[in-house]
Amino acid sequence: MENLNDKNVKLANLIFPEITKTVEDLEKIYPKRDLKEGAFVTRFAPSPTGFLHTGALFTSLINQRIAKQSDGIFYLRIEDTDKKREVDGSVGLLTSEMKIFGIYPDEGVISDTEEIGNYGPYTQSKREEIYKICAKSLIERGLAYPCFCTTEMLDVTRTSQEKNKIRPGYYSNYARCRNISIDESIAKIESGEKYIIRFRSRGSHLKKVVFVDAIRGKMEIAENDQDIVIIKSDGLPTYHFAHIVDDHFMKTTHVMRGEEWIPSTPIHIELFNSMNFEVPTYVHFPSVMIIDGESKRKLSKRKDKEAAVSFFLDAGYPVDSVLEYILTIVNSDYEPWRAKNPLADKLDFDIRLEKINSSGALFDQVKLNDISKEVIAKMNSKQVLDSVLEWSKKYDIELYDILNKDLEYSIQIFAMERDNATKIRKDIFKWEDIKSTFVYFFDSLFEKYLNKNGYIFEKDSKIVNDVLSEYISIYNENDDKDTWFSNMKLCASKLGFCTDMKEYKKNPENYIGSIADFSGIIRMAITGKKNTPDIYSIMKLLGKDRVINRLNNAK
RNA sequence: GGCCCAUUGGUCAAUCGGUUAAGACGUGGCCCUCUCAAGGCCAAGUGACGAGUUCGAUUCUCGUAUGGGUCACCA
Repeated sequence: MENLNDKNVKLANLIFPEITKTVEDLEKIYPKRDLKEGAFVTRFAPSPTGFLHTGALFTSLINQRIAKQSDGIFYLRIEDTDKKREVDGSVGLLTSEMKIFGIYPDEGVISDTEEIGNYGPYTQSKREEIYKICAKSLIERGLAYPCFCTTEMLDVTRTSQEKNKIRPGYYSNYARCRNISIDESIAKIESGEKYIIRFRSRGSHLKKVVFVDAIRGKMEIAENDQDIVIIKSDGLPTYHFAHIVDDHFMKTTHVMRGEEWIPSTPIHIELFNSMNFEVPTYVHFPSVMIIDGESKRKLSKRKDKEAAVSFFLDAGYPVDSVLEYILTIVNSDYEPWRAKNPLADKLDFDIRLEKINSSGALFDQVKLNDISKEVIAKMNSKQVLDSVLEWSKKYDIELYDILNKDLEYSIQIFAMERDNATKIRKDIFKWEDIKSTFVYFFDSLFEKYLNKNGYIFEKDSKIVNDVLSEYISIYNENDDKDTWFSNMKLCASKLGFCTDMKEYKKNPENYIGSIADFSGIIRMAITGKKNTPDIYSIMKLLGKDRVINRLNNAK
């Protein structure tokens, strides 16, 4: 079948008269990369249809890390061959969101207007000539042909195949245009008939292709026998064709992509072989799943808010939290490593492909929260303040203004039970919770909060009033913590509260309440909340006037 | 439906034929304690099912079931 006869050449020239370069020319333009032995060349190749998907973050992170770990190259290619689906501005969005997560390509598209590197262009719509050179070579060798079938004709074929329970598609006898003589094709083209270019498959569905997936090991899948479209009517290639020519000429060593590509890998392998290109190593990642009622399914761009990485950014998860979470899913020995090296840079951890689990992991936001608590617990007050400031500037300007008004004060809020603390508080895992957690530190917010929620205790009850009045009379803002607490006990005991928790638990009926109840009233009066950090520290920060004020207001 | 991939507790998972089947999150309990968070200790909870290979199977093979993916001039 592979015969470079005059007729094929004539057909090829008729279809691509403007193409004069050859595959050999391309090989010279894109020479072998000068990299050390064993270096990986990887890529992330999204189509510009919107934001950065959480699964894509997963994919791009691994691609980047694997390349970096081997002193290789990681590049970003934009697969924009479907002009109908393209969304304006997505290249800019994609690259900027990747940047936020620290994923910088060494090569390729780096913003909506810039590309770097010697193996470009890295945007498929700019590579039309390259694909045509390759398609032309295929036609010359009888391995591709023009197809004149209309969409309607294809639809009819497919429906009848489905109806008769025959494997659908354009292959063997159903590949109507595959056996049209070259003379006839030429005549049709010359008469102006519309056509696209199809690959002439030589595979058999009865035979299997074998390839080794770096995660899954040996894979055996039926060979491709479909005469798939390689050049569409708009002159651009389909994914399959673009993939093999780009990854060949960009010298990709490892094609790492989602597992949804497994079924089409035989097509790719046949295509590589037909072009006499070396087949790269394939690595298929499991999909990130989400629970949907009873069952799990692939995280969906349309249905799931978690599918967009911006969801986590909006909520104020630190970038590191998301990254660390992904790393724990990618290699399950990341967590033990992290436990052993709490301060190490996460980039010091080497990802290993063969340790990636081949079944899809559920996206577990509770786990993310836990990891995020740890990440935030490692920050000092300055880092927290800076992060919150940065986040709120974009997402909560009211919070931003309040924090900014008195930075000295703001930093002390975050220093509480954090800087120099033996036990670091771990109740925050995303910045959007800051405001409601620390509402009582800001008079304007606190007032609004009280108006909405009121006090938790009964405002006019005798016991509350007694506690408050009694406490005001002994409160001294200069007390150290021990004095403060012993005074509190004194006061509580005078009113009939038990100051010993163990004793109280034994004989609760002997008291009107415990020291915990007593301090609880103070706490609620000052903060409007039942649960807060250490009330002594809060009072210290708030200062005498505000403390007295709040105690009085609560009466 | 055909084909492909997968299957260890609620979730993420370790084990490269022999273990009381790790660990983390979550859950429950206890301790600590001015509340909460944290921390410490403890507990409950797993090899989908059925065959085969083997002295021995979570591990290897084959079926079944279940879940997911894929079948375009979309990627």
